[in-house]
Amino acid sequence: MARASTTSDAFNAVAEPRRREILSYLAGIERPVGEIAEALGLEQPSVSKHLRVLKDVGLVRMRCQGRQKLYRTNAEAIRPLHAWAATFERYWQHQLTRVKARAEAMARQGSPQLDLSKSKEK
Amino acid sequence: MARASTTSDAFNAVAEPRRREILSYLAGIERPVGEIAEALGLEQPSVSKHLRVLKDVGLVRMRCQGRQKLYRTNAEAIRPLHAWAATFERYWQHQLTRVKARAEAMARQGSPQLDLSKSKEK
DNA sequence: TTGACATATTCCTATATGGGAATATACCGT
DNA sequence: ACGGTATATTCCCATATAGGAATATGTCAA
Repeated sequence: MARASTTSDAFNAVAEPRRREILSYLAGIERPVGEIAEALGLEQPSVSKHLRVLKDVGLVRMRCQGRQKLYRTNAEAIRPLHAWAATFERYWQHQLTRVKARAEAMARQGSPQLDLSKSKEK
Repeated sequence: MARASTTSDAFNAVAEPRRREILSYLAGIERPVGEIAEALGLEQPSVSKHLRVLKDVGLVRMRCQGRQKLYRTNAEAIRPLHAWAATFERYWQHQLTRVKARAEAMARQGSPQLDLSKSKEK
């Protein structure tokens, strides 16, 4: 089997650097294809193709205005990605957090004195 | 040109669902290949290959212990992904937050217009 | 209608993939 | 050294890509 399609989900769509650039560029604003191409220094057909992929997975929304089509990033579709990555947050947070985590771990299986196991998230 | 290599960066490595499963499984714990394979219902060679990719981009760390090799997720390597996704946070946060953000932006520059594009980072 | 502009699609190709099967490599205890 | 266990690598292949070039589709204006 080959690699999954770029249109199979947001993870695959976003793996391409140009597509990430496009998403960043279109965050909060609405732009026609030509302007995207110019702004990012890409060929128009290339941009159209990337936008197709992004649209297929819902990462961008499109609206027609006369002869041009306006695209904008649909941030909601990026949330799953963020959520997945956030899952690992507690494993990278710096010293303070990590020390606390360790203390918890020790408390759990070590000295029953310190019971921080109920400490809260966030 | 073809698609970028899966080992070119975390984004590409993480595009593969199995690899995400492996990363989740190895978050905070250290496990030998065989156990990963069994736990996730994958073939051993397949797991080895995925681990190779993950190791190449620094998403997992490996340690030898006798005849087995113990892998664990290196959460730090997931941070860039999280950071990139977080960039769009302000565009998906719900009404209240969004309104608040706008209010802040307005207050900062005293502009009567609602111009999100100019608001600053936190 | 015709022409000009804006975008999308098609065709081509080198390159990489992930899975399965088979095999190689490394390390252990005896 | 040997057999057995734990991982890694190789080979094969159907599939998908991204970019470039060329072309098709669509829309406006006169």
